[in-house]
Amino acid sequence: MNCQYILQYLHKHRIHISTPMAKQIKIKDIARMAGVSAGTVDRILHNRGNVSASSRAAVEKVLAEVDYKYNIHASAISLRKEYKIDIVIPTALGGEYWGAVQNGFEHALHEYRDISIDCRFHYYNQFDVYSCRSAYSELKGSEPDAVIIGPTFVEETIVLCRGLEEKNIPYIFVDSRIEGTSPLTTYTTDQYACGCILGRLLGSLTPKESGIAIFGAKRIGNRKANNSLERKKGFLDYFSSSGDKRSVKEASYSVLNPDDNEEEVMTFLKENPDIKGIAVLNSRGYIIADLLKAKGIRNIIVVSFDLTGNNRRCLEDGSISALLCQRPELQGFNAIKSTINHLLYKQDEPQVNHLMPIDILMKENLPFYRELFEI
Amino acid sequence: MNCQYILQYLHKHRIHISTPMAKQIKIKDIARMAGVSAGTVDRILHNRGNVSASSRAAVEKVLAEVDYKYNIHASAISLRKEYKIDIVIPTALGGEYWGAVQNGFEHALHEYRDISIDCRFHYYNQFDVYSCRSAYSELKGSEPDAVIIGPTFVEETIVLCRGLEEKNIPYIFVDSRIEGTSPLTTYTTDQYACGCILGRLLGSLTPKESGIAIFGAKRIGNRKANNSLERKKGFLDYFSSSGDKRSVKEASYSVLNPDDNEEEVMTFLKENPDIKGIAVLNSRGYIIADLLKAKGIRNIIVVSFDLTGNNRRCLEDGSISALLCQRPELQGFNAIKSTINHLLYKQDEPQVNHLMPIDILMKENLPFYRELFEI
DNA sequence: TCATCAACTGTGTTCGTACACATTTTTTCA
DNA sequence: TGAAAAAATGTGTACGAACACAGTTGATGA
Repeated sequence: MNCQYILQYLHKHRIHISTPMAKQIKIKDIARMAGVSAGTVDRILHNRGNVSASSRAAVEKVLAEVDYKYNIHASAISLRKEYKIDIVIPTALGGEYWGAVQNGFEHALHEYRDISIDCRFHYYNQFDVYSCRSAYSELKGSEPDAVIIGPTFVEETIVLCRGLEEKNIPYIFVDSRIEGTSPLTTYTTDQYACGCILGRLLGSLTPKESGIAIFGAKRIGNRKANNSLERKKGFLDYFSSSGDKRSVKEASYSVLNPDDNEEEVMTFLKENPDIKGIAVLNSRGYIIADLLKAKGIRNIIVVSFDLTGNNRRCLEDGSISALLCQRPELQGFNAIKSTINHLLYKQDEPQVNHLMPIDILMKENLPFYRELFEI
Repeated sequence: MNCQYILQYLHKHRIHISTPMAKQIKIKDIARMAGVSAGTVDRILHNRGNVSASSRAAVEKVLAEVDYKYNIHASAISLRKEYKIDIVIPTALGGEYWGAVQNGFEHALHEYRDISIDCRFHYYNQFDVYSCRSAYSELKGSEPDAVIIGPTFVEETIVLCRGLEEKNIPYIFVDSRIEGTSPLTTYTTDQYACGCILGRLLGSLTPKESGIAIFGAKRIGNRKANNSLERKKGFLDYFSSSGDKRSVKEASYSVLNPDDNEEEVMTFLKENPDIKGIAVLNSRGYIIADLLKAKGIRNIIVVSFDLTGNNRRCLEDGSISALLCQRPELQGFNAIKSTINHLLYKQDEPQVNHLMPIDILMKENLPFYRELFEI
C-alpha cells in the first residue's frame, strides 16, 4: 500500500484527518436512488424473490456504487425470531479445558443477549464413545438453526455432519476439526505446531546434555487421541530438525487411576536417570508435577498444555515450568459469534479454518491471563 | 460455589439444561409493574429528574427485583446523537507499535459503525515534548465527549487531564497511565512484570554460566522513558531474587543514528566476551539483531519487545529468539469500546486499571498471532 | 375561590430494518 | 378478449428505547 507513504507525510506535518463520517446510507436511500420502493430493495438484499430483472439490476447497480452496510441494531430489533442452537461438547467442568470453552459460549450469549437465542447444551464423556453417540442422537429430534460441535470421535461426527448437511443445518467445529466434513467455520489450534513449540520450550529450559521424556495418557479401548498424536509428531520433529539432538523417551500414565502412577513413573525415572525434562502431551501435567513434588524431586522440568485450575496451581508453585494454551474461551466466543453472523446477518467468515494463537504461559506472565474477555 | 457440584451431577447423569431464556424485560413491562408510564421509567433510568418520590420508589423496587437490561440495539438506533472523540497518541505508523494500537481503534470504529462517532486523531512525536504540547493544545478548542490518550510525558499530561476534569470530559489511557489523574479506565501493561519475564526467558535461553547484557535506547534530552525503567527494574530483580546469579552488564545504542552503533556495540562485546544474551528493553531489538547478523555473530541470544514488522522479520530468521507483546490492538479496541459503553450505555467498567496479558512470542508460535481480531 | 406556576406524568413520534399484507402489473390460457 | 392466476411492487406496522411535548396534578398566593 502506498497509502503508508501518504500517512507518513501527514503525520510528519501534523495534518489530522478525522475518520470519514460517510453518513450511513439507508435502505430508503438506495430505494430512492434506484427508483424503487424500500420493500423491493429489502427483497433483493434478503434474496426473498419476487423481483423483476429490471428492478434487480437497478438496485444492484446502486448497491455496487454505495457500499451499503445495513444497521446491525435496527436489524436486530426488527428480527424478533428466536434462534435455536444446539451445542455438543465434552462435559464442561469449571476450571477444566471444556469449562473454559463453555465460558466463552456463555460470554457470547451474554454479549448478544438482545438477540433471542435458545441454546441447548449436550455433553458427552470424551473418553466414552457410547456417551458421544447418545449425545449426538439427541440432536436428531431437534430442528436447530445451527449446531456447534466439539468433536472427539471421527466416524460418529462424520455421520452427524452428513445428517445435518441433508437438513441444511450449518455446523461449526471448536477445538478440533474432522476431515471430510463441510463446517461453516472452525476454531482450532495447530497441534503439530504446539508440539514444536513445546519441544523448543523444553529444550531451552533443560541443560543441553540432559535426556527428556514425553508422557501420554493411557486410554481405554483403542480410540486414538488425535490431538496428542499431532503434538507428539511436532515435538519429535522439532528435535530431529533442530540441531538439538537429545534422547527422547516415551512413557504413559493414567488419568483415571492416578494411584497406579507412582510406582510406574518412579521406575521409569530410575531407569532413565538422565531425564531432566518431561513434556506432558495433554492437559493433565499437574498429575506428573504433583507426583514429582510428593517424591521430593525438584530437578525435573515439566511442561504441559492448557490453563486448567490444577495446572495454574502447579505453574504458580513452580512444579510446572510452562504451559501452552489455545484460548478456549475465545474459541467458544467466536463460535457463537460466527453463528449469529451467519444466521442473522447472513455474513460468513471469509476464512473457514481459524487457528488460535498459541500462548506460552510461565509463572511470571500467568497473572495477566485472567481477564481473557476484555474485548 | 457449590453450583459446581450440582453441575457435575447434571453432567454425570446427562441432564441438559438450556440457558435460561428469561425473556427480556422491557421498559413497558417495568412501567406496568410499577403502575407508572414508560416515560417515568425512562426518566428514572436516565436520571432526568421530574419524578415524584413515590414513583421513584415504586420503579426502583421493581428494578431491584427484575434485573432489567435495556436493549442495546434499540438504544443505539434511538440515540442518534453524534459523539465526538479526540484521540492523542504518538505517531502511528503501520508495522510499528502505535500503528497496531491505531488498528485497534479502527477495528472498534468499524465494529461500532452503526453508532455515529466523529473521531479525531492527533499525533505527536514521542521523542519530542514540544510536539506533544502542540498536540495537547489542539484539544483546547474542541469540545469532545471523551478523550483517549497515549501518554508519554508526565507533567504535560497531568495539565491536560486537569483541564479535561474541569470540563467534565472523561478520558482513557492506553499503553501507560499517569499517576495523579482520574481516568475513566486504562489499558496498560505491567512493565515491571515484563522485565521479570524477559529475565526469565533470557535466563532459560542462555547457558547458566554466561554473562548477559541489557540494552537501552539513547534519548535526546533528559526525559526518562518510564516503561524502560520499569522493565529494567523487573529484569534485574528477577536475577537477584531467583537463584540465577549472573553478571548483567548495561549498554546503550542509538535508534536515530543506527550507524553509530557498529563500533560502540562491537567494542562493548569485545570487552565482555562472556556475554551470550542481550535484552533490548524497547521495541527496537531488530537493530541489535541486524547488527549481530551483519557481523556474523550467531551465538548471542537476543530478546526484545513488541511484534513490529522488523522484529517479526528477525524472529522469523532466528536472530531474535523471543519477543514480549502486550496486545496493542486490544488496547486500542477496548479504549473505544469503553468509551462507547460510557457515553451511550452509561455503563462503566467495574475495574479502572486493565492489565493486558503479556504474550511470549517465539519463532514457532509467531504464525498464529496474525489474526488478532477474530473476536 | 381561582389564576398561576411548578412539578410531575403520559402520549406519540422517531430511529432503520423486516416482513405481512394490500395493491398493481404482467402473464397465462380458455 | 377477458377472466383468472401469478408475479412484482408499494405501504404500513412492529420492534424497544429515547425524548419532545402536551397534558395533568397539586401547591401557592392574591
